[in-house]
Amino acid sequence: MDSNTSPKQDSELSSDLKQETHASKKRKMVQKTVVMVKIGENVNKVKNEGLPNDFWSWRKYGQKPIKGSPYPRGYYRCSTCKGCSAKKQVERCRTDASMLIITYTSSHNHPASDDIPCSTNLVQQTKQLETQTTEYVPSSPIPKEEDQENKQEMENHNESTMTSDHSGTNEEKFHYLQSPTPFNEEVIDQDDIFKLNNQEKTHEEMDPLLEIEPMCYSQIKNLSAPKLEELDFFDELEELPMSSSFLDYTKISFSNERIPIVPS
DNA sequence: CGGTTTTGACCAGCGC
DNA sequence: GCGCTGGTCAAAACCG
Repeated sequence: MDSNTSPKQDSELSSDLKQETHASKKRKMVQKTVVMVKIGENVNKVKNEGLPNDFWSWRKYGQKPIKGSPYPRGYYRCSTCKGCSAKKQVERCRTDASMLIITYTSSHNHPASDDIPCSTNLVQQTKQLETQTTEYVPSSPIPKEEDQENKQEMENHNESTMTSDHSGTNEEKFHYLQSPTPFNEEVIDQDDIFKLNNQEKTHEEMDPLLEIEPMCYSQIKNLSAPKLEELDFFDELEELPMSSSFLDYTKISFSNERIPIVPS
């Protein structure tokens, strides 16, 4: 939105947005991290990760029906820290309603903690990271995406099975979308997530990541007991069950740096 | 009362 | 150049 001309757009968000604006002229230069999340049946039942927010609190600022998809896409902005430009889009996979496609854009300019104030340094670091990782993302709807997703899903299913010692739980399965345009988006491999977790949890046992969550996050989760409404919430589309592994990833990636994907 | 969600409208990029 | 579509805004409603 370089639309500084727009009368409504120079309100509160202007300073924040303007920074991002010239870089993100809508569908242009945006740093995107696409994550596919499988909503398992157990997820709905256990609902262990059902919070709409991960480390950060997200505020929904829009929802749009997406052409070709029966499900709307929700637009969320990080509300943990004022001025944070982190956003995410949540939509259901058009071919598999049990899959959620979360697209993270921009980076948080603050640590993944609510009580840590925003740091200018972090902002700068983040900006640098954005500069490093910002890539051109053609927005053209690529029809093959569905196939790719399905393929990816199946592959990941297999991988999940094969690496079941890591992710054997059916609570949730994470599928990281192989972008149809591989150069333009962060593609996170499921295994990499586990690697990240392993790195993060050096002093933790290699628990089945999805069974035992990092303490900080599990605490957060425990604070909010599972609610049936949230099941409906998922049914309506919106939020996704965040896995600790993914959260670790996001925490790492947003707070420190993007971890390059190392093909295993 | 403050924060979040909902929802219609607006704006700009993109494809034809 | 035009229309379509996606992304964002902002007011009102809702919720804790």
